[in-house]
Amino acid sequence: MEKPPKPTEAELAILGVLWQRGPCTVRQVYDALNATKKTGYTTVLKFMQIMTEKGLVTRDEAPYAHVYQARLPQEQAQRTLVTDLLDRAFEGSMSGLVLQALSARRASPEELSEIRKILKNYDRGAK
Amino acid sequence: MEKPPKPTEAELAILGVLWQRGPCTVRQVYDALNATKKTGYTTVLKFMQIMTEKGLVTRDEAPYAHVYQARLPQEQAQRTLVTDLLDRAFEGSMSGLVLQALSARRASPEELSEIRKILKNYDRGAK
DNA sequence: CAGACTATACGAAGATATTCGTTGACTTAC
DNA sequence: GTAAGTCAACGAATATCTTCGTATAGTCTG
Repeated sequence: MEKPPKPTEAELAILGVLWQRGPCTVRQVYDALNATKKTGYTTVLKFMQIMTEKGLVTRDEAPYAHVYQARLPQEQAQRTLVTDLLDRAFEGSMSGLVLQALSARRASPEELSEIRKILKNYDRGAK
Repeated sequence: MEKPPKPTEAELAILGVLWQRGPCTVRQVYDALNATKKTGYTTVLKFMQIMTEKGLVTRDEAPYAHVYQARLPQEQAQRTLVTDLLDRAFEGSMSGLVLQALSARRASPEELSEIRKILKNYDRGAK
């Protein structure tokens, strides 16, 4: 059970639907994606087949409509992606990442207090 | 002067060198990259030519060794990349991004206090 | 059961990203 | 000035990502 590769852009969009809605058929994912971006049904199907091969999703081969599920929880995939970006663009600087994120997009007071809470709890359980 | 596109992985590695060291010739970038990852000289050259076309770098066509420079400051490119990830993988949740970044990689006390300082100053000049 | 519908599989085309060999021009050291 | 080295330009091969048409088989409605 090795770690699946970093999802591509299109694959991540599909994973997003699976995380949001739980296990889905191709059609359900197709419908969800088409709410925002027009794509063909077989395009979505093809990706989900590829993602099965790559180990990004698992497939329940239910009769007449396979049901797919993200193999990793969203948080774990997010951690992979964010550390990847951290290394590729921020030379590993966590504060640089936070600074530019907050500079690029205004955070709501709720977000900010959420982040403060994360910081407050950060050392519990560590060390 | 339109905004250059999102750099690819290989392009970002080259930009990293240019941000770190300032204007460079192809050979200087080539040497810097080969410290960590083996690539051919012409591969690097080709990328830098492509990046010139895309507007990611500018080129001073000095005689017998063009000098390249990143067109955008590092911070601006970082902002583009981080908001891109925010939208593609975190549904725009800033706190989610920070949480997973901090969960994935232990931050030093210095980084943490730096982040606290960013938060403290965050609303100055805004509103 | 026949026609309409929905599903998977397959393959291929197009787009983009990555890598590098070769060529010809220029520079420098003898 | 000639040999050895360095450079940019170009084109091509390869890999990866994205998109979709077509074929085929199963399901459902009347």
